[in-house]
Amino acid sequence: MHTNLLDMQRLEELLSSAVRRALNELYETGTADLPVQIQKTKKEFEGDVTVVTFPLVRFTGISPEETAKVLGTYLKKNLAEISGFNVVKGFLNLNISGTYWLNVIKEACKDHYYGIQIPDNNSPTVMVEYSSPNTNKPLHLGHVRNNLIGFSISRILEASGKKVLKVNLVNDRGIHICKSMVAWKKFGNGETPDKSGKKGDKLVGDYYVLFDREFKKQVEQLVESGEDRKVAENNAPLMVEAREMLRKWESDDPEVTDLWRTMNGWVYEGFDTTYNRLGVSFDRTYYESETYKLGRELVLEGLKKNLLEKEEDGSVWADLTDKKLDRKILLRSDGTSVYMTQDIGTAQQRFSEYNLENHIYVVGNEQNYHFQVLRLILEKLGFEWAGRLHHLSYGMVELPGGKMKSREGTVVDADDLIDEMIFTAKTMSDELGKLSEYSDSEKENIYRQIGLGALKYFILKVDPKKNMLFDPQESIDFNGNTGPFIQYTFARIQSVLRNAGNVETEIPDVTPNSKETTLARLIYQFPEIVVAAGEEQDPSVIANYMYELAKEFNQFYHDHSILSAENDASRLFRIHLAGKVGEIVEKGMWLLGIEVPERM
RNA sequence: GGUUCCGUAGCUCAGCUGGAUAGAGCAACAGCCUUCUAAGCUGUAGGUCGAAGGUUCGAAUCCUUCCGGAAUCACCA
Repeated sequence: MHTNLLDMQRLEELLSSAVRRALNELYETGTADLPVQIQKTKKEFEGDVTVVTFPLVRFTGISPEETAKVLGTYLKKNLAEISGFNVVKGFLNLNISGTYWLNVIKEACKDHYYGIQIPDNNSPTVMVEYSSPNTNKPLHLGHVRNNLIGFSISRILEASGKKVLKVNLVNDRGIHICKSMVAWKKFGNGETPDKSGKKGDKLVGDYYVLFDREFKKQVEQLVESGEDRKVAENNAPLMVEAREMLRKWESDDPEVTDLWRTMNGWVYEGFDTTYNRLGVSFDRTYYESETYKLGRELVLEGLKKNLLEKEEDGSVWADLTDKKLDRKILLRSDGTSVYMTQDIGTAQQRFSEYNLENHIYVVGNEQNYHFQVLRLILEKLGFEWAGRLHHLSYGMVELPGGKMKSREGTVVDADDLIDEMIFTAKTMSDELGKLSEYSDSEKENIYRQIGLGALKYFILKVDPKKNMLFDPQESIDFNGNTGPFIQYTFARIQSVLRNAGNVETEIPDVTPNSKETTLARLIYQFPEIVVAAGEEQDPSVIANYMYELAKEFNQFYHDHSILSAENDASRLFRIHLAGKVGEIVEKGMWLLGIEVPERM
């Protein structure tokens, strides 16, 4: 059986209802609207849980300190779980009995799925769209953040008891793809990934860059010969060719479609490699070439119902001025769709195909406006599920010099980044020399786990909605609040467990000491942390918790010997406690998409 | 200019649904390995929480204004 949430919230609820009862008994306050505030006791004070009495004084009519004392006395007398209390100003700090914490550990140890709710057939379904690359460039650091957040939040939602569909919407069509195609045709001499040994996405990306360079040359030439810059950019021969290519693609020209398919194929192979290395995956991949016509019909229907407006030139608009926003075009004057139109269509397609409780788009914050408008238009069109769309907006990854700029060559390539992280892990591991008895392939695997652990944790520990800074020079730490630190904690625990061998499964009755109690408190919190991370759609909640847990464990490990504990009962208890912490570390890291090594 | 988001230690970040003396890590300095993995542990130093008002018994947290930064406001995606 899974430990259910009602059990886990028992402590808070138990206390708050006891406080209500106490006040009602002593001061006849009634129990309905009492503002009972219960929180974790701050580290620097003694106690486990704190009742804040300031809001209660208007019911008791006595000072906060007196109120705290009265309540403390009552609670200690009437609740077995309370073993003592102290009062600082208006704060009533309660000590929870050792028995209670012992039971928390016992219960947690019994439950293999502790903190994790397994979805079943009746669980609601959530769709998470993430990654969503263009096929004209390789993945870079920005995509890495997107992929890690998308993948992690999917796992967190699964652990919150949702069925999760991870989907990718690949932008495989449009003028940018045609640019790569034009450049390859003109300058490529039939280069392929096989012939040049280049990764497919890199190869195509290089031609995209080449297009841009040659295009600029042409523009400069035209400007020098007296052409207006705007006109030159429009009329440069390469641009004309790219547009022509797009026209041909849209009319299913066989030669163009063929080249398009080939080059996209190269890119997908490259993407798959990167996705595999990052450890992310999808349940379903959508392609814009197959969805870009969706939405048009819905817009026309909306027009028929007078929900949308048609201009004299034939373009169709949604008027959102009543929502304090602008008007948004949905069909161009030539009748073709824009990006928004397609998103209307794909959303409708998905909601008609699946019964979705929620649809999460993991997309950068530069598209905040787009998703705000998307939802409003869907509401306007009368789709009852419009409110179930959610934009998980994340901030930019900036470099010390500001934004990544391809023109200045400051784009941090995803593959290079992964390579560097693994290399650093290898250098560090070899220096420490703890893996000498391992085979080369085992070592490689551990370097990979650590390097990726460092990268993923570094990115996921930051609140998604905030912009973050990545300094390639200073690279990423392996000490302190880092992925390897947490992985190391796990490896240490596994080492202890190996040395312990087989032990009795029954946990003996001991009174936890202060460090053990702190760990019990953290273990107690884990299930609510998972739920909170899911509700807030924020993996950093998990990351911060993991760090706290690992840090606490390391202190415990430093202060107390597990295998040479004072007596057999304590030894056995600590082995189980350490084992459970290890399991939670493993599970928490799994939620972040980070592997944990047995040794490091 | 409109809208949205962000300003916390030298640097990177927590804390933000109001509560105690604002916390970590890195960098600096000083300690701890004959003992379960020192990728660890302990200590020192470092702050007008961008500024000013307001609400409150209580504000880094909520409201207003201002300053500074970012994103966005295409018949692009």
